Amino acid sequence: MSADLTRNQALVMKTLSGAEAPLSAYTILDRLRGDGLRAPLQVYRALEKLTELGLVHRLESLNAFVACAHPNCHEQELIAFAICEACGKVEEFSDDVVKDRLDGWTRSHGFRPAKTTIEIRGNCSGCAGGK
Amino acid sequence: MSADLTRNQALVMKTLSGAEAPLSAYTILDRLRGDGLRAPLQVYRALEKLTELGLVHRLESLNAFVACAHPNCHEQELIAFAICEACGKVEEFSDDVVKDRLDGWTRSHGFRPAKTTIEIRGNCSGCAGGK
DNA sequence: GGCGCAAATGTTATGACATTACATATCCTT
DNA sequence: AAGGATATGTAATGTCATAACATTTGCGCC
Repeated sequence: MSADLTRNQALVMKTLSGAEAPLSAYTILDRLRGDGLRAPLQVYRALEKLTELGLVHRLESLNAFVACAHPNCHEQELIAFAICEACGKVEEFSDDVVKDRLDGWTRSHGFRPAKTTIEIRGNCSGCAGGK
Repeated sequence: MSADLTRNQALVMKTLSGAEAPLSAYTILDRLRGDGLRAPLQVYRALEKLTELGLVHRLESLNAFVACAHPNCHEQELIAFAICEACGKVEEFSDDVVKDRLDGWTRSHGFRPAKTTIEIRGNCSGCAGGK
């Protein structure tokens, strides 16, 4: 595995890995002030690299970041996220049929996709549970 | 149709309808200063209402807004967006198979979905064209 | 008409998220 | 040791969004 992360990247990665829910860049920064980080950019730069490596995902609808749930097979092409608005937990999954359908649309429209976002906001089984 | 928009809502709607690409709330505000708008909140409140009415969509990955492309059938359940990063144009489509697959996942995981976002960033046929 | 509620508006201030610009340091290769 | 690529540090600024509070407008109802 890519253990050759730089100091800042490793700090950010560790923070995200230990979190129960997605964190904003500024929250990460606050948690790392004790380790010497002071400016947003230090966090954003680490996040950018980690995202490139597939170790971290950005949740667009939240403006926040999560550690990838499948750090091994981290080259999944299309990932969907189910985000609980109550407890904050995020589940990550992929679906080949969905991928095929979206690919079909883009191909037939001459659209060249670069990045696809699928995010389902709602309540997880634990939080929706009751009713 | 709901022509009973308030003044601010109508102004924002008109601005978005006439735009070629998604606009940020602040861009809308700038275009409406001549009409008396001064504060972000005036725009955000109108956008909130228009979004509720299904006349406007928010693009999460852009932090921007577009007029719905299908203002008549504006109760589509799941809409996907293809966003060109070169020219900014957005195409809107829906796919029942994708919807069924995502519904299947949420049902089988006891997840109660509230809002689903599907956004494909890339280049449209016109802009990717060449190669 | 005028009372009262709900919705919309106006305004200021502030909070939250992200990047530009520039200086410095570190590592790896030759 | 030289030189380039990458990573860092720091300050300032830009961009997106909401809180809090006061005021106005539309409208049903006695």
